[in-house]
Amino acid sequence: MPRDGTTTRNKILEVGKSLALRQGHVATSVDEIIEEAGITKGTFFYHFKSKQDLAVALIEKFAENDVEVLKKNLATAEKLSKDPLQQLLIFVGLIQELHENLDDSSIGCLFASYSYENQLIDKNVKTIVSDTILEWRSTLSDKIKKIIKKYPPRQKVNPDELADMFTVTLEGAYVFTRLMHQNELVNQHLEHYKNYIESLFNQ
Amino acid sequence: MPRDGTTTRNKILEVGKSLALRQGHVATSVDEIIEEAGITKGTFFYHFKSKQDLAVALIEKFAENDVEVLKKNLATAEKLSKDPLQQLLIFVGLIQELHENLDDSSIGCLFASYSYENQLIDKNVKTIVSDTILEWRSTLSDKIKKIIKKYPPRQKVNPDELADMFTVTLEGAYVFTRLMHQNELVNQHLEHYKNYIESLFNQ
DNA sequence: ATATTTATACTATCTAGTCGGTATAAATAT
DNA sequence: ATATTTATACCGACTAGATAGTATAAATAT
Repeated sequence: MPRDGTTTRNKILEVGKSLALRQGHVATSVDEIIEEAGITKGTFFYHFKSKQDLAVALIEKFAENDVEVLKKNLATAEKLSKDPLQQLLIFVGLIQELHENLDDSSIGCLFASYSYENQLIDKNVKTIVSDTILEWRSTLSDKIKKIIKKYPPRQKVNPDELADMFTVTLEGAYVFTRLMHQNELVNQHLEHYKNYIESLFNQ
Repeated sequence: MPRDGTTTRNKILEVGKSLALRQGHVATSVDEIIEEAGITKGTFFYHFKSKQDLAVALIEKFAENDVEVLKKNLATAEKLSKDPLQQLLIFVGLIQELHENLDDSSIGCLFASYSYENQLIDKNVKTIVSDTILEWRSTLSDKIKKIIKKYPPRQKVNPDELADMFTVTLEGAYVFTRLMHQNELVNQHLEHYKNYIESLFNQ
């Protein structure tokens, strides 16, 4: 048996993600990646047959983790309260906690990065991205439908739109943070999201 | 009398912006730009001493136009109503109109693009970007302060945050649209912004 | 007359990707 | 036990093409 290559592969993924978020995947050369990862060119191309191959792997990993975060924190919120409205508010609160101690160099979304630098590479990647976002939409939308049933709002409320609004707020706050380097802003605007939700459903 | 080169210069700026929004500035080669602009290499470097020089010019132009849009539409809104709350709602409505018939290839923010692909190039560009965003913040914040005076809200309202929230919503909706190719989404979420503002100030 | 543009050729550097070869360590044969 | 094979992991020099930018001389429009 040879020695284990997964640590090297993971190191490449880690460095690749970090650099992609900092300066974009296109603007990052393989030479930069291998230098920061402390490996050589041969090793890089042993693990990934092309730079694009790495890009796809990064998106796949990012998407997986993204859905995990959704599921895990929603499950936690559901344990902490039986009320669907409280569950949603707690869920957003948990996401806020995740952003508490991040330095602004690591704040950002790989999806957004790819969308602005390369128009999402290829069809395969497009599908992964939209599937992930639709997962967020449908999961949060289901919760919002339960809230609507329990707390009938005065005005009509579209659960899909309200679910998307969470993602929109996050993406917008990420961009804003990257532009202004004020990372407390993410939680600030998630707070407004919670506030809006509450205002829609309290009678 | 020499002949006028401004039309060529503008053509380069136009093509450069379009390509930067579609695929990012880093991923766009000078050869692509000159081909789409229908000029030669010599002409490009006659007008811009480097590719980065073009990038800075694009940001400058984008920033100028951005502030113009703010000022012009707020002035229009102020003519259409004397009430500060109505003025803000009308203003957002006017911005929505601007997004009515855009195909999603042209939707996006050059600031966001630069921030994700290159960490904002240099200090000069950083200043232009943050000045522009602070201009939006302070302008909208002033309006919101007047609203607060006229319609004292039950809960405390931070005018700067609420002003930023407009930008956050726009940036987030841009990213979402680029990821999902649903450009009606921009106006959808600006609608929720208006809705939130109204809910904060109606008694 | 002169700023602008074309056309073409050229350079230096960067970049993704290749390739021959080495290292490691377990498995297997003797 | 020890030599040999096998599969995986890794190295680093090399290549071919792309890229930003330069050079230059002639053409063109005002």
